[in-house]
Amino acid sequence: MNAPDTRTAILDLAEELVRSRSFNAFSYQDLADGIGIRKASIHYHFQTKEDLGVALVERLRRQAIAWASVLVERNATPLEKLDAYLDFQAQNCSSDGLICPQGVLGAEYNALPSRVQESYVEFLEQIQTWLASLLRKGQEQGVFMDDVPPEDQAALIQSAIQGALQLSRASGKQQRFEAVAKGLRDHVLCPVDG
Amino acid sequence: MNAPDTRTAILDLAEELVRSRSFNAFSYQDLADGIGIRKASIHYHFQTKEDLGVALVERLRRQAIAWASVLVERNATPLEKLDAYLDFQAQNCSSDGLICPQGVLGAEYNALPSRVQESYVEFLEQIQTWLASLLRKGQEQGVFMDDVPPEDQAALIQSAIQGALQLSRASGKQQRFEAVAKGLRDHVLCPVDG
DNA sequence: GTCTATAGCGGGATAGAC
DNA sequence: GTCTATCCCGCTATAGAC
Repeated sequence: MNAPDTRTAILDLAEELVRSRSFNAFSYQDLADGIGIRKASIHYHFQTKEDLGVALVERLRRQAIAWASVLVERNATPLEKLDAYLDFQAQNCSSDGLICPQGVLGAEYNALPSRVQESYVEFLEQIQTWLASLLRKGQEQGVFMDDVPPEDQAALIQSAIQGALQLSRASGKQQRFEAVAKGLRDHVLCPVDG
Repeated sequence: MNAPDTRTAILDLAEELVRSRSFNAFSYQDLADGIGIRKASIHYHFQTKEDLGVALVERLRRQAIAWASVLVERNATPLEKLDAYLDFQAQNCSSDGLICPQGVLGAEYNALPSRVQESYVEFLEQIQTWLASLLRKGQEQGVFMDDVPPEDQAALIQSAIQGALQLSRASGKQQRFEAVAKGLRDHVLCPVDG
C-alpha cells in the first residue's frame, strides 16, 4: 500500500499473503497481480522465493527491534511493554483475517526453504529473549509474579498469543483472543491491583 | 502404519504429512510414494484433495470422541482428564517433528478448501467444549481456580498448547513445551497441593 | 482396486528485448 | 526496472484398460 518503491511493495504484499494464507500458499503470480507488474519483475527483486522469504523475515526482525526501541525511548515500564505487546498482537485480531507471521511459519516449518527456517528461528529467539527480559525486570520490581522463571512465562505468553490468533480467526470469535490476552496479563501480574 | 486397508493407510500418511508440512505442502504423489501405489489409486479413494481433507478432519473428530470416552469409562476426575490431555499433546513434542493438526490447519486456514474449513471449525469447537466442560466441573469440585470462566481457561489452554508445539519444534527446545504445559496446569489448579 | 497414460493448469525460474 | 516469451516441472484430476 502506497509503498515508496517496488521492492517494499513486494515485501508488504508478501507479508500480507503469508499472514493470510501461509508462505507455501501464495505465488509470484499473486504478487504480480496485486502490485500490477509481471512475474519476471518480481524475480528481478527477489531471484528465488527463498530469497524473498529470508528478506521478509529479516525485515520483521528489524521492525521488531525498531518497535521495541520506541518503548525504550519512552522509558516504558515492564507492564507497559507487556501491554504494548498484547495490544500490538490484538491489532492482528481485527476483521482482516490476518494472523501473526510467527504462527504461520511455525506451523509449516518443515515445508519452509532452509534459509527461511534459519531466519525464522532467530526471529523466534529474538521475541523470546525480549519477552523474558521484560518479565525478569518486572519480577525484580515486584509487579510480576516470580513463582516461575521469566523464560517460562515468556514461552507461555508467546505460545498462547500465536495460538489464540489462529483459533480466533478460524472460529470467528475474536473475544476468544481477548480472553486469552487478559488471562495472560492477570497470570503474570501480582494480585495487588489491576 | 501397518494399516488394515489402503484407505486407512492414505489417511494415516496424510495426517502425518499435514502435521509435518501442512495441508497445502504435500501432494498425492507424496502419498503414492509413501504407500507404494500410484497417484490414480489415491483418487479412487478420495476423488479430490478437498474430500481427503474433510475425511481426515472428520476422522480426527471421531478419534477425539473415542479418546475422551475412554476417560469417561475410567471415571477420570477433571484433573486426570486435563493431565491426559496435556500428556497426549506432549507426545506430539517428541523428536519426530510432528505437531498437532489443529495448529497447522489454523495457520493456513484461509488457504484451505471450504469444506475442510467447515469441518475444521467444528473440530475446534468440539475441543473447546470438551475442555470448558471439564474445567467447569473441576471448578465446581473446588480443585480448579474459579476466578475465570471455564470457557476462557479453555481458550487459553488450547491456544497455548498448539502455539507451544509450533515454537518447540522450530526452536528445537522441547523443554519449552513442557514449561508451557506445566505453567498451564499450575495456572488452573487451586494452590493447595500439587 | 490398481494400473498406464494424459490432459490441463499453475508453479518457480530464466533469456533477452526495451 | 519492467517487459514478452518460454522452459520445465509438479500439481490435481480424469479416461479407460486390466
